Amino acid sequence: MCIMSSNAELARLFTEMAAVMELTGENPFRIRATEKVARTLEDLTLDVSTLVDEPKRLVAIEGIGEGSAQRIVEFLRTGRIAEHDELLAKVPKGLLAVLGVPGLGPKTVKLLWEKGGVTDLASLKEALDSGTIEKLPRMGEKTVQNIRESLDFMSKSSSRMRLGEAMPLAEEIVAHLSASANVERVDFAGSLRRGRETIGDIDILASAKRPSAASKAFTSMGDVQKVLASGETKSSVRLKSGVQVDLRLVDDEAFGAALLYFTGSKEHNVALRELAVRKGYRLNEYGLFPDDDDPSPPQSRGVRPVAAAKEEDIYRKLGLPWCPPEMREDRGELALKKIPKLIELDDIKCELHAHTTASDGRLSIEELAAEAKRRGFHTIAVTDHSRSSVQANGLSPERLREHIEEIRRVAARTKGIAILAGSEVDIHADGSLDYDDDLLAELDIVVASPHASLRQEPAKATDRLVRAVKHPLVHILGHPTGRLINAREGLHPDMDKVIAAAVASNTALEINANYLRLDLRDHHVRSAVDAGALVAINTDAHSTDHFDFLRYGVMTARRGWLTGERCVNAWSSTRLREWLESKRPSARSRTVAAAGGSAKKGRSPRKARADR
DNA sequence: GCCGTTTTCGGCCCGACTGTTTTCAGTCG
Repeated sequence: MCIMSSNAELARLFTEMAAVMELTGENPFRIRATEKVARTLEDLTLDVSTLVDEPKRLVAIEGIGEGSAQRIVEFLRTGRIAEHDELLAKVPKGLLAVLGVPGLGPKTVKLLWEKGGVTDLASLKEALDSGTIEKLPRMGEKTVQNIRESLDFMSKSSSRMRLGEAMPLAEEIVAHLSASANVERVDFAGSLRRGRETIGDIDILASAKRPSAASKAFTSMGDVQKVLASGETKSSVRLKSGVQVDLRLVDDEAFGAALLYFTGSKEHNVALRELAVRKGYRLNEYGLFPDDDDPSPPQSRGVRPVAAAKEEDIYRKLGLPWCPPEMREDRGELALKKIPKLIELDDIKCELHAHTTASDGRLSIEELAAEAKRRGFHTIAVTDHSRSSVQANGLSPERLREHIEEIRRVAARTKGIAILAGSEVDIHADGSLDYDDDLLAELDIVVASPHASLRQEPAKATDRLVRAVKHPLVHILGHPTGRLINAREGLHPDMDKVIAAAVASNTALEINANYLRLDLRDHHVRSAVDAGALVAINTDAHSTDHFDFLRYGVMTARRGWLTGERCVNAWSSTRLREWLESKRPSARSRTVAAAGGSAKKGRSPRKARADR
């Protein structure tokens, strides 16, 4: 059985159909609609194969109409889509890769194919080497050279950059430009500001008294390898590391409009502009303008914008609340009358997944607690690896018992922060845990995580995770899929089933904030939030600097619309304790006795005496 | 192909930059 889910496979087929349609010159709106279906399928956490007999529910999904629903059902029943086969028969298979070369769009690829005999990347290279390409129309010296460099770049560069790699780089560039005396405002935008798990290129926005000087400061930065474009308002460079950085220079009065435009997502912007048109406006990167039926750009005719300086102003004029960047993906955010109060970095009050030198961490218990205290946390959980994680020096039951004693001793003499004795317990391939229940019951907190058998079939992975989540002594499901961004696929469970089990058993699902993981991923968080599940945001710290990863976990959480109310790390120590103890039978009976009533799972009966 | 408190038909976002052009097509975001 294939590891890939029906959703992912279908998304691939629709993406390919859209690409071929571009090459055959299909109606662009039809192409856009097909691309949207692909994107919708990618984001969907619901497994479409469960809807094979319910086409009406398919059509109810925004972006999927009658036609696509039929094709999806066709695929689910027969394993193929006839239209996909027909379309792909129209062009050489390798031509789709040529479409992926930066600078080459459908028109040029079509020309290269029909007039230049190019059918794939290899024949494109041959055409470049033999010089036949220069005989084609609109193929001047520069264009040919650019294609050559793009191919060269493609062969050397890897995939998109990870969030945690791009962020420090962007902050460095922002600092560099801020230091330039004539720059008024500068900020990063794009997918970085939206907190996507990977970043294609870094977008920087600036206003300056002398734009040309600012542009010069940008293109002459130390590690610029090639200036890709350099205009009045827009410049692009490629750094030696291979990252592309775009700078957009704008008037300070229009900074908000530009920030909105440059932050995206493209889909959010398109939806916003469509809304603007319906309300009698025109929206571009210079502002929101009254629509006067003149097709030329309003700002070039001296038309005054009704809003431009701040993003908030533009949203307000359109009748919308300001939308946090992480939500701007055209996934329903524009239909909201009120934006939920998303979790913020400052809301996080504890770390519930961290390692010490007992397993593979670099800090002692004291050092770990000191760092957590320095960060203003009320609680730190010591959760070293369990015995099966041999490569991480996982603890045998005997060593864990000693470790618990040691943690208790350190906790007793440490003031100002609660130190919990915990474990990150391996979830075996069958869903059983790496320690016996009597040992697990001695721990204050149990994080159960998959570490091995990460290529098992989706159905088995689902059963495995559901079993772990339902285990009465487990508090948190750690990095649920085990994926590593750009490196390892990880498990493909039916996440809706795992989430449903988590809700039923009051177990939290972790967003592992390490930028290599970010697991749960954003749309899984969204499904968890929609289902009412508890979510934890942990850094999985192995050293002090790992605590800095928290921001990436929070951004991922915000992309999934998580609020502080559903995030266990944002709770007061009292409420956290009650939840932890609700999964400790002996302790719970004490709690019940003390409270003189029933301590209902997951609820905080004494929310009033919150933070202390 | 999708969608609808203006519409079930007729719309569907907007501008900058490049390169090859004599006024614009193609690509990108």
